[in-house]
Parts: sequence; structure tokens; C-alpha cells
Amino acid sequence: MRYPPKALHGPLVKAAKYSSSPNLTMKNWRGKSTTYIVPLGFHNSRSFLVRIAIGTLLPNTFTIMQFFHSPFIASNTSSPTIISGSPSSSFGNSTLNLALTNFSSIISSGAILPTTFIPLTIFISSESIKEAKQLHSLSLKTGTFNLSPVSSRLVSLYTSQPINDLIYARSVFDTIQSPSLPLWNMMIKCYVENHRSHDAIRLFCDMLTEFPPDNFTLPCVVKGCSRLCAVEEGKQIHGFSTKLGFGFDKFVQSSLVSFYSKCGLLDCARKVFDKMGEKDLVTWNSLIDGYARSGDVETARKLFDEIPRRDSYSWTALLHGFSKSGKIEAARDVFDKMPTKNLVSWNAMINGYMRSGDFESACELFNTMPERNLITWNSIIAGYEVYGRFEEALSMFLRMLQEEEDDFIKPNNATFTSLISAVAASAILSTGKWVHSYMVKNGMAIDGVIGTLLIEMYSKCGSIESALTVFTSIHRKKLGHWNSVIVGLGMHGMADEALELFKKMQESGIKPNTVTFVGLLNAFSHVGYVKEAHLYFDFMVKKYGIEREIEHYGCLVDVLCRTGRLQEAKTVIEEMKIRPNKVILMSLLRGARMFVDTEIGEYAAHRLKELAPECYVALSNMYAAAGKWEKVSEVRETMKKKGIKKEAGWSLIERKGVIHRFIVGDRSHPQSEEIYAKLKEMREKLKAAGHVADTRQVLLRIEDEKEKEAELELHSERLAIAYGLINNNNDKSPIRVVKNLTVCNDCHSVTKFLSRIYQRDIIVRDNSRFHHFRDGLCSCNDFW
DNA sequence: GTAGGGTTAG
Repeated sequence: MRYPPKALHGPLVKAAKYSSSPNLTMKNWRGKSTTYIVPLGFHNSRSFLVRIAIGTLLPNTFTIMQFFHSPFIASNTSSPTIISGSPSSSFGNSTLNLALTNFSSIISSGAILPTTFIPLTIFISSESIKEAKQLHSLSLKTGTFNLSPVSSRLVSLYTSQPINDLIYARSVFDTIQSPSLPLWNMMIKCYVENHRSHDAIRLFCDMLTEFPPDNFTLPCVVKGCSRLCAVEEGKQIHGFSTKLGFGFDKFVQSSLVSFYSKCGLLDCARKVFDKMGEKDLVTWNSLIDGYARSGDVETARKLFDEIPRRDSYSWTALLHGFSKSGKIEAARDVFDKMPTKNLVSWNAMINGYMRSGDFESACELFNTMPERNLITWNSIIAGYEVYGRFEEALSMFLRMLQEEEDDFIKPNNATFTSLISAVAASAILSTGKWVHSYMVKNGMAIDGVIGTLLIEMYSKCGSIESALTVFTSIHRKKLGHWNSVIVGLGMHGMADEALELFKKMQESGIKPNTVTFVGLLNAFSHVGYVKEAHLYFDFMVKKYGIEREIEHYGCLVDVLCRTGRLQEAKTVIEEMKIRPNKVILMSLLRGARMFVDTEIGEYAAHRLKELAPECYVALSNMYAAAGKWEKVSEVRETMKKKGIKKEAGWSLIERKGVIHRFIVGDRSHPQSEEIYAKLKEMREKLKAAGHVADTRQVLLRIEDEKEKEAELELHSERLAIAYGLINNNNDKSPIRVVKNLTVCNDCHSVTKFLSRIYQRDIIVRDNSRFHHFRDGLCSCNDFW
């Protein structure tokens, strides 16, 4: 039977917005919307429902009922009756629930047999997954689920925009024995729109055994290919579509232009474009965007001038092209000249400024723009994060929560990606915990990239326990999660645990990659496991077939240097196929400084000089340790000449959301007096415990040992620890200190003593790793 | 019965 049944002329309208118009004809019935309304109070609508109910009218879908204020159907009648009410566009859940209850009770009362009820076309404006699930379970309860019209309608309901739940959609789809072509198309589209293009293409391949693709299928899969940059697959589909006779289909060809543009194959894009008979604006825009993206702004501009008619898309594409290729003034010029600016163009301009590091101009636009959306906020937050301005990233996030509370702008994965990275870099555990709990409270899924980032964040904030908790809670652990936790354990000097997890990871069937080995080798180097480092350095190539990269060499050299095997490290550097980088040579120099080997130190410094100014500091430290004071002054002279300054050391400690930052000999803190009193107490207790100051690393030439000791005593981390001991004395939680430089020998040994004397765990993050001090020992085994 | 291609964040 065809839609609409003849008897139903007139009274049927297609959507709420038309419901007030009295003269709608059957054309509307076949309109685009899947939601139809039977206007209440119309005499024919009753007969419509009765006919459906008694089965003389057989709609073939499980369409859904759209309700008005008053309940649609009375439960105590043998056939549905209509209660008139005024149409309204707002439908509360309670109305829906009442109606669903009514349906269920009609069925269970036996008033209508399920068989006659089944084909009943119910119209509902389903806006939420909850409603969809109610219908789903209703169909299961009544046994109508297995009827293909019903299950088909459910798939399209689950894939429809407000719901868009592809897991439910797919599970229903899989129960349908032979899905129709439109249903395949819907499912494929749903995957592409949810950034699951791999699955879309897989499904497309399955489909090919049943149907040849049509003009609906092809643009979808082509879009999937461009999302994935799957050039070969896209080309195959191009050939295929030509064979099938879609060579002149406007939409198919246009999607191909977009595909080639996005993948940077401008020549191919141009070929398709030139062959197209009628080019519409969308196709022009795709091509302009393609040229702009590839950096060929000249051609983009030329094309832009050729377009017969412009709207704001073309302008924004051009603007984006300029800003992406660093021509920010040209972008601004386009922005200023645009006849009409929309939110997207504002966002593109703001993003351009943020990328170029012009925060002022970005903020100026941000503050004056007429409206903002999630992308606006995300651009700003991400921009701050990328430029290392973590506090600003965080405060923008807080501002977003505050200002957009009522506007339904909620942070999403993109927001948290930037935010978590910012928190990880600033290493404030309490902020990290707050962000995490915010996410949990707001129902964000902790998996995928977000899970990886959270593990990394907790590791970097010094709480490996929380990192492990997050890791354990992730159900489907992927390679990234394993890598992240292995790297984290390494950072905390927990090489044995890292190794154990590495084994578990393989047991669970996940193959390690190059990052996994960086994590492992790094873990070994942090605790001085030379044997293991050699072993896995070998394994990764021989057993796992993974090529060594500069980072792997870096870790091996590092562990050799930390354990005093300087000659061996030098040999590795000389024999490696890759050119040694700054990190590797710095390792060698630091090793030379620690084991006072000036010959190797000079070798490293010689190769380093062109690369890194900070090597001078390490070099002068080495000479100081060797007592070669002439050399120290020589290096310091050079530093002065070249204008190189030693990075000022600082340490910070957080308490109740406030960050306290100390520098050497700092007396600016309000609690300074107490801190210095504590330092005095510490000095006495240290002496009593048998600590002897290690003055080798005092950079300045101070002859008097007493003075040297005094200099060490005022190192910023000691001030921070003293502050921690004073203020966090009641609870026994660890004292967490973040430091921008590497901990010096003497502070390391002092902190070990302090952890025993005061029976407090002290966790220090320096510029490369964590030290967990407990009861007189450090997790790094004194290799750092 | 789908409603298809283009611009901004990650």
C-alpha cells in the first residue's frame, strides 16, 4: 500500500511548524520529515487512527506518535480515541511516558490484540535516547521487534540527529536479515558522522555483496575516505562510481572534489571539478578550501575571484587558508571585507590569532563577538595550552563554565584534551583531581584519548596511584593506555612494575610499539637497570621487529651515563646511525659532571655548543666539581659574552588551591620567619642524623666550606619542603614539590634524610622525573 | 521510507 491512503487527504500535515496551516495536501505526507502530526480535533483524524488500529490501513513503519498537551489515547477504550487539545511544540517527557503507559495497558488489557496493534503508526517526536529505548523495549515486549518495518524504523530512530546512538543502531541493524539499501545508507552515514569512518567503510564493503551503491551511498563513503585520508580507497571508489554511471551525478562528483582537496591532491580535485557540468557554490568552496589548506593561497584567491556568487562559506575558507599559512594580516583583511560575518568566520579569525600567538588580538575579538559557541572556547583554551600558558587555559575553562552555564555550551572531549594537557604540564594535583571529578560528574566517558591523557596527567602530577586507578577502570584498554601507564611508572622510578605491565599487556594480546619501548627503556634508565636496558634495546629489534629511533638511543645512553659507564656511552653515540641530538649529548655531559670526567665532558660540550646554550651551565658545574676554577671562570666569561643566563631555579608547593613558589634564599613569603626557623631545626636534626653536606655542585667559587653549606641550605626545594612541614603537619599526606631544574646531589640526600626524620613521604618532580622519598630512601635508587 | 557535497576546535 502506498502512502498516503486516499481516505486521508487533507488532514495530515507533516510537522509541527505546519500544523497551524489548514490547507495542507497529501504532498506534505511525503515530505522530508519523518515526524507527522494528526491535527487534533479534525474529524478525519479519528477515522485515521481507527483505520490504523483495525488494520485496514497498514503503515509499514513503526513510526512514532507526536503528542500534544493532552494524552492522545484513553486507556479505557477498546479503540484509540482522540482527545482534542491545542497543538504545541513542546512535549514533556511526562506526556510521552503517560502515552507509552497507555499503549502498554491497551495491549495488556487485551482491548487491542498485539497483531492489530503492531502496524499502528505511532507518531512521537523522540528527542532522547531514553524515549527511543522505551520504544525499543516496547517492541521487544510485544514481539513486534522482529518485524522488519519495526526494527528498520528503530534503526532510523537511533541514527536520527537528536539521538545519534550508533551502538544501539548497529545492534538493531545486525538483527535485520536483509536490510534495504536506504537502511544500509543510513547506518554508513551514521558511522561517518560519528567519526567512525573505518567502520563505515567496512560496512560499505559488506553492503557490496548485497547491493551496488547508489547516489546516496557514494558521497557518504567518499566523505569517510577523506576523513581518514584514505587516498587509495577513495580513488577506487572514484573509479567504481564512474563505472556505475555516476560520472555526472552532482553530489557524487562534488564529494570527490572535496575528497581530493582534503587529501591534498589538488590536481585530481581540479580534474573532477573541470569535468563537472554545472558547478554549484559548494563545489567551488571545496576547491578553494583545498588550495587554501595546501598553502596555495594565490590559487585559492584566484578561484575566489572567479566564483559567480559568494556567500560566507567561501570567505571563511579563504580566511582560514590565509591564517593557516601564517598570513594573518591577509586573513584579517578578508575578515574585515566580508559582507556578512557569521560565528564560523569569527572563530576562524580568533583561531588564526591564537595559532600565531597573538593573544591580544584574539582576546579583543573574543570579547567583542556577538555570540560564542563551544568551538570559540575550545580555540582559545587550546591556543593557550599550545603556547605553554597553562594558567590562562585553566582560567578560560573556568570562565566558560561560569558564563555559558545557561547557554547549553558544555565542554567536550576537545576541551578536555587541551585542559588535561595543561594541568599535566603545570603539575598541580588538586586541579587535576578537580578536572577529573568534573568529567565524571558530567558523564564524560573516560576512555580513548581522554583516558590516555588522564593517566599521563596523574603521572605528571605525581600521583601514580591515581594514574593506575584510571588505568584499571578502563574496560577496553588500548595500546595508548598501556603505553601511558608504562611511561608513567618509568617516570616514577617503578621499573619493575613497568616491566610487569609490559608482560600483562602482551598476555592481553596487545602488541607493543615504538613508544612502549621508549617507556620501558626510560624506566630502566631512571633506576639504573643497565642489563635490562641492553636486553630490551636488543629485543625490540630482534624479537618485535621495531626500528630503533633517537629516543631509544637516548635512553640507553642515559642509563650508561647515570651509572658511570661514560666510555661505553660515548661508543654508542659514535656508532649509532642517527645523528645524536641535544638530549643525548646533554646526558653524556651530565654524566661527565656527575662522575667528574672532564675529558668526556669536553667532548660532549664540544659537540653540543652549536646546539644548546644550557650546556654551558652543566659544563661549568662539572669544572666546579673537578675544582678547575680557571675553567669555571672561562666558561662563565663565554656565557656572559653570549648573553646566556643560568635558568633561575624555583620550586613550588600547592596548598588549598594556592600555589607557593620559592626561589633560592627566598624571603618574600609571608610565613618566611617560620620557614627559616624550620630550616634551622632541619639543619640540627640533619646533623644529628649524620648528614654531611655534599658541596661539589656549588657553582660559585666559595672557598669557605661553611658558606657553601649555607648556599645549599637555601635551595628552593628546601624552602618548599619546610613550608610543607609547617603547614601540612596534621595529615600525613605526601609533601609534593615541583621543581623546574634537576635536583642537586645534596638536596637529594637531604630529602632522603628528611623523609625519615619527619616520617613523611616527599614527592619531588624535577624537570625529567619523580623522586619518591620514603623512610630515608628514594625511588630513583640514586640514579638521576 | 534515507536526503546526500562546503567553512571554525581536537
